[in-house]
Amino acid sequence: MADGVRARQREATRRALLREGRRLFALRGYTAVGLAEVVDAAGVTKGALYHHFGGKADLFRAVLAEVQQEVADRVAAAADAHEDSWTRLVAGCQEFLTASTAPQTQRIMLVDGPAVLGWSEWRALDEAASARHLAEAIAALVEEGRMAPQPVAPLTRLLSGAMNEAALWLAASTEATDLEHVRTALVRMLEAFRVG
Amino acid sequence: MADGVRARQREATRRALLREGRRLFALRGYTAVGLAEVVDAAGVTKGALYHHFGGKADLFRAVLAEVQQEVADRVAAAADAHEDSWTRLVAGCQEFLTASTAPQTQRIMLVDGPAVLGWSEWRALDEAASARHLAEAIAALVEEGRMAPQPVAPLTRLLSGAMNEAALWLAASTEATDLEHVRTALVRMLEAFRVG
DNA sequence: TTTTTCGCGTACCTTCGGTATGTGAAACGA
DNA sequence: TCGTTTCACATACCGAAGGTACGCGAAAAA
Repeated sequence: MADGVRARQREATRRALLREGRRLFALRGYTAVGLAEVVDAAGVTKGALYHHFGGKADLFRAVLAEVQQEVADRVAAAADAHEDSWTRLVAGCQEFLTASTAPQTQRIMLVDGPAVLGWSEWRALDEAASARHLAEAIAALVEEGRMAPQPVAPLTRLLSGAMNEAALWLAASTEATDLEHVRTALVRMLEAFRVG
Repeated sequence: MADGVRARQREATRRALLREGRRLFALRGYTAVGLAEVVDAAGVTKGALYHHFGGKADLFRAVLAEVQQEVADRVAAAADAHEDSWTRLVAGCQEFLTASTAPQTQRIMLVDGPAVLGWSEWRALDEAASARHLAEAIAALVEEGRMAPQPVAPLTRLLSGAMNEAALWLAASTEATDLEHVRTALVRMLEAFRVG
């Protein structure tokens, strides 16, 4: 998929920018990181960056999409390890919790994402990546009659927000037991909507 | 509390900066608003701004504190209208939901806040203002034996995050029934922790 | 009335995102 | 093989925005 010296070099540059951008954005936040830093770390110049991306915000958008995809993949994998719809939901939620607690993904996904791109665009990306899985899992349970019939969107948002904030809190927490407490409370929340 | 021409003028300037800063930050977001705009709207110059505040971020901090205080006051008032601890919790949550759905407060409190000040400082301010009420309400219920004994902090974070995200979603939503659906789902979540 | 304080305006500096343009090597056609 | 075109990227430059140093004039203090 990368034949020719040119195409290969192009991809290498693009990936270097994405990698260093991601590393720096995660480490120090979007506004604190200058483009000069990113291109230096990637071993190129601003010309290369603007050749590959529309600007600083666009580079961030690409980084965010990458991070969200990784989290979504982990969540999907965790859910797919189970057959039962309810177990899939719980497993997916717990995996999301741990995946988005990692400091390399957290600031990009949960803090800078909405501020840089605006909440609505952030939400669209979030929906396309991980929140969609959550909505599908809930819809499946409602379909099966194992969850009370109700609009899926409001519940999805409540749970998504709860997990996002909990992940932020867990990352800043020092108590090792906090994760277990959050998991317990989260499962109890989910149980509230279980029927049958 | 403002005797002397000087002290009165000082307060007037400070309030003008806060007012215009808040208006513009809420309208177009922190990064999109320049200091020149704020000081022009307030009828002063940058010299005045830097005399009263440490910089752009510090002005934002003051604005955020003001917004959070207003929301906290509304929540506290809604809760205090009731005697029963459980009703107080539910009323406070619902008031928080509507108060933080208002576009004038939302972007500052929920989107730019964490990004500009960093999540931990944002969380400290949030805790001092409204999340504290939530934690106290939950603690009271646990004390009374009407809620399952459990660590208060994890549950507080889950609920706080759920409401924040729901408020963001509601503000962008067009369906009038969405608010009712969120309220229903939220109450059901709360009920999950009720005992007795 | 003299002196001091201080709230704030003015001018300037630096940094940073963004753009316009140049360049050299790879791809391509004859 | 050789001229031509393409294109990935570098260089140089620009405007705007946050921040700072300094001065002024009126109110407060002595």
